[in-house]
Amino acid sequence: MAVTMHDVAQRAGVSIKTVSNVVNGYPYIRAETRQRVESAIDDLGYRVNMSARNLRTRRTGLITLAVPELSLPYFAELADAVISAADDAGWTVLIEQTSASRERETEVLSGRRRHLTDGLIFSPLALGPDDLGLFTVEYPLVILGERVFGAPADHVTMNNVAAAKAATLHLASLGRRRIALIGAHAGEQVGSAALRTTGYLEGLAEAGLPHDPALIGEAGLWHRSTGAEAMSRMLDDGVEVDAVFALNDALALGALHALHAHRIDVPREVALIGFDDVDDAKYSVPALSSVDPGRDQIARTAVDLMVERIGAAGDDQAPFRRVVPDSRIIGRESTGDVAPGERERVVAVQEGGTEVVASAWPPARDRQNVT
Amino acid sequence: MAVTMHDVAQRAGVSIKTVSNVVNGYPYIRAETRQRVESAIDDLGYRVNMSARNLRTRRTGLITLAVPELSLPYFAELADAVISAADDAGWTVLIEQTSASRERETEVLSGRRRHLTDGLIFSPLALGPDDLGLFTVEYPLVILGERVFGAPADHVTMNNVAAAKAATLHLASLGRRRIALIGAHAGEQVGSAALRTTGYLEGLAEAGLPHDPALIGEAGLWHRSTGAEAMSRMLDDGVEVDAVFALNDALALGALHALHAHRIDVPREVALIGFDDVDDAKYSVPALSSVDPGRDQIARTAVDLMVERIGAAGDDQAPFRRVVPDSRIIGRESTGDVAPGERERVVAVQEGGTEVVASAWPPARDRQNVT
DNA sequence: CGGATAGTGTGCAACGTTGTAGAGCCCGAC
DNA sequence: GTCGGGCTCTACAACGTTGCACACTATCCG
Repeated sequence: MAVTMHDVAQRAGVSIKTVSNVVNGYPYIRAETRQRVESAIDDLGYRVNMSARNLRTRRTGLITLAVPELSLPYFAELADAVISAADDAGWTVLIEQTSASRERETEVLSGRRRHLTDGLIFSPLALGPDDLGLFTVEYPLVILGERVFGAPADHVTMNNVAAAKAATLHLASLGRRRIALIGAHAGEQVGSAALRTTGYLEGLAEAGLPHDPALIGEAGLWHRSTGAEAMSRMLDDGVEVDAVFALNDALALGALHALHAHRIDVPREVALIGFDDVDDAKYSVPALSSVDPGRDQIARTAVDLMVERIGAAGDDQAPFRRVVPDSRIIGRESTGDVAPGERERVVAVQEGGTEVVASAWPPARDRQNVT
Repeated sequence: MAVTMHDVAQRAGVSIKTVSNVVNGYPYIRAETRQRVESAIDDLGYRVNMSARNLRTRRTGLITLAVPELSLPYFAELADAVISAADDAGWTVLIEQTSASRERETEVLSGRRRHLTDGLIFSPLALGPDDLGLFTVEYPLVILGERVFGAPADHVTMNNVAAAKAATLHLASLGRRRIALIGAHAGEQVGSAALRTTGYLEGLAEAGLPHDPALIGEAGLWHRSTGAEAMSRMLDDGVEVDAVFALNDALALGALHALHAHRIDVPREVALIGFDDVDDAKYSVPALSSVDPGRDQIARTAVDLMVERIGAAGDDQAPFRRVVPDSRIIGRESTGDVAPGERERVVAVQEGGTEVVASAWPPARDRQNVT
């Protein structure tokens, strides 16, 4: 049925192997031969059979990106960025949705589909440090996020504590004294919630503000709805608030909704800042200030690390790296940072960096518990 | 290196083919043999090599979903739904981003990657009816959207005209008389913009309202920014408006932003409705009314059609079908449809259906030009 | 002028799986 | 007792490609 190299070879009057050589850019081929083969390919509409090539080369040219859900804008934008970065490097991305369930996250690491691709870029949301063992795999793995530190794998993460602290200090610098936090996970000692909460507390301390537990709003899932509920709860309880730091933008947009419902003016009465800097942030009413954790850089770095790892398959124990992109506090209307006509303003920058991790260690900083 | 069937066979003391049979659920195997093979598989941690299987069976178990961009929430949610539906049916989805460029859309139809997957679910945004020839392909193809009618392929589309008309009539039923439209594509006779504009005009006509060209706001790309710009332009021009129908939710959210910037109250002064019913709509301020075009049903149907086509490969010319899911007008705060405490209300339903397309025809209705 | 080297092309044997065909065996029916 | 058929398992030959080794020519160097 389909056209194979054999057909092309026949038509061009060369061997199959020569066709293969042409297709793969082998240099030692006479221009005229190459020409003949290429014409034959065009005439016949030949395409290489990827399955056969993959079988022979033990490579698929695919990498898996495992995220909780594409309908969460942060992950949709991350996926977009990863796909584009992979594309530029000549790779194809296969997306796996885990719904943040332990079962599906475990399956991603070792399940049936694992073998379809050459490597895995994984943003876990259910698995945590107790599951470190699961992350010891013998294929190229790049971990995203802040739930798992110290696995024997490359890791791209965020400047969580520093950025959250900067966001909190920024609210304080606006003269706000009652800074609420939305999205806390009580008792959790790991993950974005814990790290950003740490940064929040450090920020309060540095600004000389007291820590009032009434200002901590829980929200298990970081959706708009839960953000709205947490904010409403706090307002209904009569907690006095003049600023809100939401641990991600979805929560922030939900909180904004609740503030509006309570007829509270943002930013005059309450200043609001989110985290992630998703596209939505720019267009909410008012436009949302946020922390840009360096998403594009995260995506590009993850792909680079992955491609490098795949290329070095065999040189077993190249040292693992942890990369943290620069993050920035983006001021918009919801913190009153922008002058009329201005879209946004970079209020602060937290520098990242690359760290070589000799083996499985916790990083100095991000492992701090929330106390 | 990797464990193969051969290793498993050896350990279990059976032939390779028996291992294959066990793995593939062939029924005529003694329980004890099966048991032995399964233990061997577990002991050795064997996984089938997909490349080899794919080569042999001429199937990859993958389908491509080609969309413009994942960072557009509508497509992110569509991708989520398609991936989930495919998952349930045992298939894996590979996402291709076209950036709505002609070049990339053409490449999706016939490019290098084409051969990685068994079929293509394609939502074109750049190619149109003039490119019908490109859509004549000999692999399973399901087309999404409203730019290409009459291609020899299954097609899942929306109730565009009917739904847009219903949305317009709904605004009219609220007593609005100056209903603006945001997102028009001047001169275009095909695609969502044209169809929804047709519905808008039909709605105006049925409500007995005059058609005022000043109320038509152009927006080439349907992003929040362009929606905001189109709305601002109209307001700055002093056009009198008491309702807005935005051709998608991104435009609507942008328009909402502009209305707010002009200190216009929604819905009291201007009622607003969007199209797509993306997740955002529920959480904007005020919550956005929208047209739900039946996204989940679209995704499920697309996957069903695809799987069926792939299964029937060979029976060449099974008739092509066009499927239109039911759509619904969802009333929320931005049209003042919800009572206090109520989240949303289904205001109207437009019934869809399935149509068998014997060959390449235009549908009776959706091909109407915008006049 | 001999031997090394660069350039150009080919044949063979995998890669790991499954489709096809069929070999035994046991059982019940005639 | 033999024949048909269901059950259980196996051998063999692909699927379409690329790695490896090698053959042959032309050129270059000393």
